[in-house]
Amino acid sequence: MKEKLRSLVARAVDQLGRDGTLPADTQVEIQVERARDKGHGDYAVNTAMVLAKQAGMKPRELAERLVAALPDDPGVAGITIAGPGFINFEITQEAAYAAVRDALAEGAAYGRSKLGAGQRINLEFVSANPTGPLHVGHGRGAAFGGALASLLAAAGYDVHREYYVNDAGRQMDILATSVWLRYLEHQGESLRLPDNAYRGDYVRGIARKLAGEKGDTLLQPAEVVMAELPLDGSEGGDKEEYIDTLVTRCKTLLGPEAFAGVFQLALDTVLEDIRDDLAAFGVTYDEWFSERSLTDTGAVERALERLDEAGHLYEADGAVWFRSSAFGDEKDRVVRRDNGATTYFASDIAYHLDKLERGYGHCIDVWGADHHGYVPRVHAALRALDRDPEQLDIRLVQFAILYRGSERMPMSTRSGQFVTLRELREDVGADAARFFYVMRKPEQHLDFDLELAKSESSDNPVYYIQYAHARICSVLVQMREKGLSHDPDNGDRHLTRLTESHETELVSAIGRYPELIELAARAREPHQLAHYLRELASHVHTYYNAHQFLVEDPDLRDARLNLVLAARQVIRNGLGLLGVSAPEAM
RNA sequence: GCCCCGGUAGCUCAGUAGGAUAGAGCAACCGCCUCCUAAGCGGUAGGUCGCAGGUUCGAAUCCUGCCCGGGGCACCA
Repeated sequence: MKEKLRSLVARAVDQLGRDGTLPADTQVEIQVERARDKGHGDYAVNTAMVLAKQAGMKPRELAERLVAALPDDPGVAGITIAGPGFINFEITQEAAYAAVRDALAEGAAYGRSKLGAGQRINLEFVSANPTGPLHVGHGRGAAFGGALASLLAAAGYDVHREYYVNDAGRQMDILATSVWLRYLEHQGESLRLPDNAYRGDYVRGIARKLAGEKGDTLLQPAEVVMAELPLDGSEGGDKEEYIDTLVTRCKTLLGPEAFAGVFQLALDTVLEDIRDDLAAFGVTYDEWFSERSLTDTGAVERALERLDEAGHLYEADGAVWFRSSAFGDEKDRVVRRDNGATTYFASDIAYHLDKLERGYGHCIDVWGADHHGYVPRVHAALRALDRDPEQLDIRLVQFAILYRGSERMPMSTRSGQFVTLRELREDVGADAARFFYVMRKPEQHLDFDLELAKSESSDNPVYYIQYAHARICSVLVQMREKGLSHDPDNGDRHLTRLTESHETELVSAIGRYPELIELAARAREPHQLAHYLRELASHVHTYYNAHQFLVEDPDLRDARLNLVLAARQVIRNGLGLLGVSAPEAM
C-alpha cells in the first residue's frame, strides 16, 4: 500500500512538472509515512512541504494541486490536506483487510520482503576469543547478531553468519599455559598461579581432561617450572613479562608438539562449549572462520605484500608499520612486531580482505563498544587496498550490565568470577534473555535486570507478548470444546464485519508488519521489531478484553477468528526472528 | 588531551533518513474476573526532550560550543 501511494504521488509530481507548476526535472524522494494519529488518516505524505519552495507557492496550495493531479485508485477512500501541508490518505476497509488476508495466506512467509534482492551479506558476530566460556557481555552480541541475521534474511538478503575464531596468538598461549599449570596441580604439584593466568573453573576441567588423555606424561616438577621467574604483578613486578616468560618456559619444557597438543585440547574444548552454548541460545553459524588458517594459507603475508607494493608499509624501531594515518586513522599501526611475528591487526586486514574477495559485497561486523578505537584502522586498511570502506559496516554494541535487584554483578573473564551466558540462560531462560538483549537499541547501555527477566508478570515484556500468542491459541481450544469450528473462507468473506475500533487498529498493526521488517532491516535495528511486537500484543490484549471472539453469529465469529489468527501469525513470525519461542499455552 | 556512545515523565526506555498535540512500560492513585487464561484490560496523574546558540515553513531529531555519565586510546587479542 505504501508503495502504491508512493507511485501515485510520484505520478502527480510528474504531472505538475509537465504543466509547469513545478520545474520539469523535479526530483524528490517521496516519503510515505504511517500517520501517527488516527485523525490524520492512515498514511501521510509531506511532499508538498518539501517542494513548496521550488514551486514558489505555499505548501497547502501546492498540496491542493498535487491532490488534483493524483490518479484515482480503488484502495484510496479519502484524501485530505491538513496541518502545514500534509496530504493524508485514508485507505479503504477493503485495502486494509488485505493485511489479514495476506498474513493468513502467506503464513510464516508473511512479512518477508524482496528489499535485499538476494544481495549477499556477511554478518560476523560474537567472535569472542576461545579462552573461556561466553559471558553475559557476549550474549548481547549473540542476541543482536542472531536477530539481525534473521531480520536481514526476512528482508530478502542472502545472509552468511560467521564467527571469527581467534585461535592463534598470545591469549591462546596463555590459556594453554594456564591449563598446563592446572594439570600440574591436578597431578599433585603445588604452585602459584600467575596473576594473568586464566583461573576459571573451566580451566581445571580442561586440565582434568588433559590428565585423562595424557596421564602423567606431561608432568614436570613445580620447582623446575617456576624456577627463576621475574616478579609477578602482585609481587611488584610486571605481570605481562611474568606470564610471557612462563609461556615461553612452558613451550620449552613441553616441546612444540606437546604444547600444541595442550593448546589444541584447550581450543577444542572451549570452542565446543561456545558452540553448544550459542546453539542452546538459538544462535547458529554458517561458518567458523579460523584466524590461524589465514597464517597457514599465507593470506596474512599476501595482504602485507599488497600493502607494501602500494607503498603503505615502512620499518621503524625494528617493526613494520602500516601508514594508516594516511587513511584516516589517528596514528600508524604495527603489522609486524620486532620479533617478526605479525600482529592481530595484520590478520584482521587479511580477514576482511578475504571476506570481500569471497564475494560479499557487504560485510557487517558486530563488535563490543570497547573495540571502537579499532574501527578507523580497519577502514584505513580497506581504503589502502582500494576497497570501499562502506562495504564494511561495523555495528558497535554497548555493554550489558547485569543487576540482581539493585546489586550490580561483576564481570571478569580473567578472574573467573564472571556470569556466563549459560548461567544467565539457566537463570532467566533463553527466551527472556534473547528478548531483553535486543529490546534496547545497541548504542544504549543495557541494564539487564535479572529479577524482571524472570518475573512472570505484566512487567515482563517477553511474557506479555507470548501471552498474547497463547491466549489466541487458547481461544481455539475453547472453540473446539464448545463444539464450534472455524471456517476461514467464510471469515474472509465477512472481514468487513470487523468495524470496531479495536478491530481496525489491530488490522492496521498487522498491515504495518511488512513495512516494519524493511525499516528495521534497513536500519539494522532489531529492537524496532521488539517494540512493534509489544505494541501488537497490546492491541491483541485490548481487543481480547473488549470483545468476545466466540460469538453466536458464525459470520462475525469466523471473521474475528481470522483477525486474531492473523495477529497470532505475525507474533509468531516476529518472535521467530528474535529467536524467541511462541508457546501455545502458558 | 583525543575519539566513540548516552543524557526525553520519579525509574527503565521508544520516538520510524526534521513533521502535526513528545509516547510506552514500571512505580503512584482509582476501577474491572458468575464472561474465550487477571502473565490481562480501562482510567487519573506525571515533561523547560542536559544547557546555550545556529540552520528553516517546521528541531527531541541536523550543525557548533559547553556541562554530566559510561567506554576506548598496545609491537594484547
